[in-house]
Amino acid sequence: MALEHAILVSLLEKPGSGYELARRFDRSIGYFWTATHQQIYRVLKRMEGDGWIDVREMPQQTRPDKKEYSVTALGRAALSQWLHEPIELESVRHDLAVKIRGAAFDDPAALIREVERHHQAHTDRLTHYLAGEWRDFTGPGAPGTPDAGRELQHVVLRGGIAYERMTLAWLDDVLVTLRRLGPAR
Amino acid sequence: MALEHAILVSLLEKPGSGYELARRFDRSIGYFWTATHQQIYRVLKRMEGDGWIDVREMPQQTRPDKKEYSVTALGRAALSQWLHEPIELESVRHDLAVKIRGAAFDDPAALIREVERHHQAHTDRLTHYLAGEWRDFTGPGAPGTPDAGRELQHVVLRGGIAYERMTLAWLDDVLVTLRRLGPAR
DNA sequence: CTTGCCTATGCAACAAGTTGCATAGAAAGA
DNA sequence: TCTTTCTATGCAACTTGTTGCATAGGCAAG
Repeated sequence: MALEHAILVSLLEKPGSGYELARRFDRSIGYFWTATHQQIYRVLKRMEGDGWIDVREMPQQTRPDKKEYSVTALGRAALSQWLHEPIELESVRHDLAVKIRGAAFDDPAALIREVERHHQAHTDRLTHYLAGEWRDFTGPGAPGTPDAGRELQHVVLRGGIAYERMTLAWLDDVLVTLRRLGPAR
Repeated sequence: MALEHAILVSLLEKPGSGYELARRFDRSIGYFWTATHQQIYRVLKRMEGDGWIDVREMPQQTRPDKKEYSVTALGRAALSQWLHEPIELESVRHDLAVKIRGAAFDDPAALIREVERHHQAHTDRLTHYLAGEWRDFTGPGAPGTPDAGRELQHVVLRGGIAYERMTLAWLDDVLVTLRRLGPAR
């Protein structure tokens, strides 16, 4: 439903190829929207067919040629329309929470390692977000002129940072709980 | 992938029909996993075929008959196996964040109402979670014997509460940012 | 007394997302 | 030199998830 719109936003921020989009979906956009390169290539085809984006073939010497996409006026209008429609609350799919409740029917202590693994991964993400914030927003090399786009990117990043911090605190709570329950069953 | 496992956990906590499961996915389980009744009925069929669950036809007088499902030893083993496998970090799909970044290419101020609407919805959810916590865990009518299942349900609920509080604080941040940017473009 | 809601299950068609594979040249490391 | 990694695009098959509809009796409100 909204992958198209995430791609429109990303291409408006900076035109690029499907491959480049896929990498952005592993980084900045990927903080709040995931997509594989397969999805992206397929959706780009459809968007091109709908006239939302234009392609330019970019021959490259040392690398395979790429197709650079940019948003058309029609695509911009489609994004604008979507922005004015109300959307559903984000829906969650939190495997770890299912596992935690499921641990009551198995060995709670066996989950400790898994939770620690997630804790580490979220710590890494937080570090990565904070480094990006310093580099792009709060550090000495970054600021200059404050424009709306930058401000909005920053507030979204602050959301990611808040999410990671909240998650880490919760995982600590989970670990304390699992350890208190012990290896019993 | 994990809908089966969420259903196993829910049926282990309490056997029930597809319809009842669908309602639980609007409440307790639904805090961290969403599913429609269509998905649930389809998956229940498959799980029954795989021998993970048993059915009992329950004739009812004033209501349509229902099928009550309960987990078999095989289903329990399948859950146990899944619990011991590592899982991916949860992936996010946060439409609102896409919209916020997209607002840079439209009118940021036009998003204020939408964000306020989400703020209200998350406030309602938080209130609902807190009421459930009081009723089932922290209030005077609840405690009695502390068992592992209850403890684990509680720590998951605390996660939901922390998530809602973090989200509300972030949405406040978003609103301040949008108002500062004003109706400009 | 009729309209709409609640319980209860389900099919069919469609849209979205995942997984595995394929191609292909350049660069970098073992 | 051989293997791996990176850039770059894509098909085909499969699994999930969504939407619309259908049935059907009981109950409550207007």
